Parts: sequence; structure tokens; C-alpha cells
Amino acid sequence: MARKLEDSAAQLAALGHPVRLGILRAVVKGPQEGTPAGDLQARLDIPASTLSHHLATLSQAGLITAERQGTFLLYRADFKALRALTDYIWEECCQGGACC
Amino acid sequence: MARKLEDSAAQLAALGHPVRLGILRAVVKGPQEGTPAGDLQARLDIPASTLSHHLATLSQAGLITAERQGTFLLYRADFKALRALTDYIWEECCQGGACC
DNA sequence: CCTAAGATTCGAATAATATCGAAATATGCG
DNA sequence: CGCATATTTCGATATTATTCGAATCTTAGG
Repeated sequence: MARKLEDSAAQLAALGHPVRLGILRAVVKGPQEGTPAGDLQARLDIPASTLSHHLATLSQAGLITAERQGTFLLYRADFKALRALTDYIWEECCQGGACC
Repeated sequence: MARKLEDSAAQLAALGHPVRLGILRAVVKGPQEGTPAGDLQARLDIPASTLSHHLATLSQAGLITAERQGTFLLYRADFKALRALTDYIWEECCQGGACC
């Protein structure tokens, strides 16, 4: 399965925003079973609608996943996707043989 | 030296554009001493002014460096910066202990 | 000094993104 | 059902990014 440059760019763009990078960090450092959107909102102190928009961006990029638990929506980081993304960067780089 | 979230976000944003990711790839796969802007333009088939703008973005983010050689400007990838960036992502992730 | 080649900067139009309050949707519970 | 809580979607605005032709700048060479 060929990894598309466009998809990687979309994931990198999703991470390329201070608020979203902060969201990912908060999700990663949160409980393994996931962090409710409300908890993220309280911790990061941003309006709910803004947070929701950023969560959607990260989710569409495939970097986080959501699972409903009652009235809560638990967000979890997709570590496999993160690994694939960083791997992609280095596959690109090492193909030239200049760095590793 | 503490790596700032904002700086990482800026670097990720620089990579988060298909054309710029393509430029980085071309630079990485090019000769070690650097690739002239004109070569990149011919290979990627984009207007010179557009290319120049993207090169400036990548350069300001600290992902590539430029060195003049006569009338040419040779662009090189900053592998150290790329490594630091991918490392940063995993430092963030592994702090939670959930993934590695 | 003049010209040509390589590359950037300017300027201006268009497109995309970010933000956030208000309204709407989904879920659980009494 | 009706209400409360959690979250998203809508709508509207402000900001920023992207694009590219034309003009400018830089350097080398005659």
C-alpha cells in the first residue's frame, strides 16, 4: 500500500498548528482509554466549538480516534498513524542515502 | 535548550503542504552539496516565484538551508532539524508511556 | 559598463483556515 | 416525556496562505 504524499502532507498540516499540537500532546498524556473533549477543553482553556473543530481536523487526518462512552466522547491518539508518519519522513530522507 | 511547541508546529506546518513536502523530497534526493532552485523548478514544474516562496517557508522553519555558489543558490536539507522534529513528536508521545 | 542568467521580491487576486457565540444534536436519567 | 450534560454543527467574520506575472536584485563574464 503506497503511502501518498498528499496524505502525509495532510497529517503534517494537522499537526502544524500550535493548538492542535497541544491537543495531541494532551490526548497522548491523558489516560489510555481516552480523554473526553470536555476535559481537553478545561485543560487547554479554549472554547468548545473551536476545540471541536480542531479535533475534527486531527480525526480526519487519522491521527486521533473518537469513541463514545455515554454522553462523553473519548479521544485517543493513533500511535500507529504517528509512527507511520515519522517513518514516512525518514523513508523519504534515507532514500538519498545522505543521512543514515 | 527547551524545544518550543510553537517552533515544532511551525516546522510541521511547513511540511504540511503537498508542494513543500515534494520540494523537501526533491532536495533530499538531490546531490549532497545542494540543489539549485532552478533544478527544483524544472523538476517540479512550478513557477519560479511560487517555488521561491515555498523555499523561503521551509528555510524560515529551519528545515533547509541555502548557500550561494555563483549565480546559483544551492538548497540542502537540514537532517539534524528533521531528526529533532520527529524525535520531538515521539518525546511527546512516549512521555505518557502508552506506546513504547 | 553592459548584458545575460539565476533567483527573489513586489503586488494583487483568490482560496483556505481559524475563531467563537448561538443553535442544534445526542445521550442518559428521573 | 422532559430536562441536564456533553459535544458538534451552523453562520459569519477576520486572518492568513497560496499563487503567479512583472519588476527587481545579484552575480559572473565579456
